[in-house]
Amino acid sequence: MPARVLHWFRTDLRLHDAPALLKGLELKPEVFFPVWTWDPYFNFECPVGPNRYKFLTESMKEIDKKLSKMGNKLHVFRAAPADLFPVLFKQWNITHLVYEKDPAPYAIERDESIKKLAKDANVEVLDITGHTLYDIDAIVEKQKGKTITSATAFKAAAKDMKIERPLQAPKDVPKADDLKLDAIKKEVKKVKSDHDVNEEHRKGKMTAYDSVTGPKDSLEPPSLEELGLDSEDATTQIPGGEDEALRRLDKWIKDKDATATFRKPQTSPSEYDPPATTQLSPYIKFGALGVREFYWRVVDLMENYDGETSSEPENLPGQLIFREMYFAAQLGIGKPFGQIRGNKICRVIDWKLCNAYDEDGEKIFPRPKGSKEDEEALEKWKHGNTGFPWVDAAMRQLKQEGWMHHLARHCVAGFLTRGQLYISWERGAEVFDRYLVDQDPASNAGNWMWLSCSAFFHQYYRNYGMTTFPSKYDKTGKLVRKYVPELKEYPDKYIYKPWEAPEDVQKKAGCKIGKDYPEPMIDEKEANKECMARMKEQYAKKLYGDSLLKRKAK
DNA sequence: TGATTGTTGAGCCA
DNA sequence: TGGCTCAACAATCA
Repeated sequence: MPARVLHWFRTDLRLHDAPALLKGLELKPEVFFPVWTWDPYFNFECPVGPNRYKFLTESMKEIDKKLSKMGNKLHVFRAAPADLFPVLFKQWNITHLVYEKDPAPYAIERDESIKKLAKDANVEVLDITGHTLYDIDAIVEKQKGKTITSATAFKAAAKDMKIERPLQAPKDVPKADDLKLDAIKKEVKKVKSDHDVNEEHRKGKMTAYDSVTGPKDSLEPPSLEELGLDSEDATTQIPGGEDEALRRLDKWIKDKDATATFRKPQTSPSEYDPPATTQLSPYIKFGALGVREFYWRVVDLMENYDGETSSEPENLPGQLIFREMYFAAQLGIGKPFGQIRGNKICRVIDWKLCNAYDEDGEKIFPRPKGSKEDEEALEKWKHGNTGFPWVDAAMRQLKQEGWMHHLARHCVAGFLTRGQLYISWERGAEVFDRYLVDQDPASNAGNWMWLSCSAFFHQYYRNYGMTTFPSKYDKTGKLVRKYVPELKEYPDKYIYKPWEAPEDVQKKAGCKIGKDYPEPMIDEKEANKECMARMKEQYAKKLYGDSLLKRKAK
């Protein structure tokens, strides 16, 4: 029987280096259906703001355009995968479902349920590695229950595995068949949700789920307005799409010295136009850039480089290894990786504003409020009104651009958690989830555990200074002048500590501290001293997230 | 058991 | 700019 293939696009919005896509085409299908489904889980249960929606829909539209040129299209439905696929299998007489493996806990659970539904419908499933350099399943399998928590351990586990070369983009894809939309509309359950964690972004009515096929059966990606968002709020300057991803990679690779001698800790978090790092993370996250394409372009260049190259983990390939390491850790821990409760590698620390759970271990919605003081502190941090210009610049950059340099992420995460405010990393990770265009559950939660000394990293006595650290890279306060324009006219001497500027300097700069820009919300040094003492106490208890489950079972 | 290592601290000194 | 010390964690290895 000739194959009738359904290709499920998820985090693989590209045609180059697309092993799953090519696997489907290898079956020489008589019909080929590229499908995306707009999963309510990501819309109502995951924090996500307008910038990431913009980036995602731009990337989707580009794939649609490319498929259209080949006489096909990206068929965008608006339904939960488990509701949609059985109907598509039946209506389209599908023989094979093909997709790229996604190593996130939700994705694994979702894909397992789809595999069962496919089996019932006599559909063969092909899930192919392509989002990661290594097959993370195989790495974790090898560990026999021991969770990977360092790059060294990851490298050791991956020692005998090889990283495949990227594949060429297909020149052609077969056509789809009659879509039978009327039957599909009749049979697929309409999306309903009783809660929405993204209410704060919605300015209008969400109409995206009014029909499973989109307005006028168009099967187009939803506009921001259909999601109830205001496109004016999507202020990121990072455009989505595979072409842009490859253009940016080309441009970066052209600078052989920068590529071959890249050392992450030495790149300045103050640079923004262009940034000191590649800023390819959003493209890798949505698969607009194939991670193996990136890896091999860099490694080939480094191997032919005339001069001394930088080494792992600081160099570019090393950065990708950290991403893989977090995927492996996440896969080892499963669902609790994004939280403290039940997370056996994560320290229990008496943070303020920790997640709250009900008797069944489900997150309580709406979230119970903490003390007024703590809630206000979190809000100040979230919106860049802490009174520390470096923190505020970075947080405002995050909100505006959906991106922040890795070392700035270190500073603001340290400030929120073990450094100054002593607020749970879970809350910080949630804000990053909301605003980052490159948000990934493994890297984000992993890095927050790292920075808060909850896992991966433990030297809690090493702290970032909100004045000292940025000065090391840039004494002129470039990033502050860009994102905290109130302080634009301040002399370099006071740019990271404007509260120390004498009154006449403040007046001349046109910004009075306490009136036009906030006073620092805490005494940095004093708060840090208290935090360190508390960390020491908490560390001595040697409690991890799984202990919270045991205690409850008693 | 003790030494070494761990991508990315600050403060001080020369 | 480079090296030492501050106070001192966890994992690994000999």
